[in-house]
Amino acid sequence: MGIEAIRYYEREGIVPTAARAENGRRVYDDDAIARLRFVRRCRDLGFSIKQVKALLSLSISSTNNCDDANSIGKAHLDDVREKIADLKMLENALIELLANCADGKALCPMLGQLFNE
Amino acid sequence: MGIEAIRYYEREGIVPTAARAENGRRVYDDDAIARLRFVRRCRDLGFSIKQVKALLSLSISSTNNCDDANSIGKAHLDDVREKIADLKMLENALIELLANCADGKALCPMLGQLFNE
DNA sequence: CATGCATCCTGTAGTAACTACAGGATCAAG
DNA sequence: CTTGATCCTGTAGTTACTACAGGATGCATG
Repeated sequence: MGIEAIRYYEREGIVPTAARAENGRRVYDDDAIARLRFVRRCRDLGFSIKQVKALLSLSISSTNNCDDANSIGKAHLDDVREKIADLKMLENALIELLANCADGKALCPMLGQLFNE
Repeated sequence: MGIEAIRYYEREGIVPTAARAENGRRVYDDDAIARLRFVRRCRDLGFSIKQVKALLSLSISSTNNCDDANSIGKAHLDDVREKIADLKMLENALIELLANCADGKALCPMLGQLFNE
């Protein structure tokens, strides 16, 4: 994750400001480490910082958080699926565009297609 | 596309600075319009600005550009496919994460999983 | 004990590709 | 002639960090 990312999370209020040792350096207790791990996991799953913030505060409030967490998760899943669909269309468009290109051709049909109507 | 995007392309040297009318406003001849359309198409296909710049200059140099254009296109196609693969893994991870959530549950299994090892 | 290197600190700027203003000028329509 | 739309320039904001600069501290080695 890197200390600079952690400082960023702290600055942005995603995690509370870390405790400090006497020499001024940050010290992380178990809770702090758990929070940071939570953030990293969420980010690895593609949740936005906003969503991570929401999920973190849900996980702190002890009552009835499953509904809300679930809907954030589902929304993200929908996003991911939409992105996959978009990229698949893009993939097909690129395959088509590349289809007529041949090594050594001077006039590139791909560039031609991109230029002309 | 929007005039502000066009001004951005001009600033960044993706397209040459547009000609001006006497009143100071930009005027676009057929070539300029063709270039802008080219840029938009490339961007719609997910090419980066750098790639678009390269493709544009290839399409201007009149000799033997197909090889280079093709390799840019193929590299981008590889990128797209990689992104699709990543997102599919992400999709599966999210499905799994959401599997045990049920409406009305107080302790959310998703949040639990994100928190604990 | 001195030295060197790693790591930490703060604060700022840069990344990609625009978008969104602020503040002012100009144009066409009514 | 007024009104509203569109243009102009220049700057700041967006996302989630990363990469410094410039300085202090800690640890290990000689």
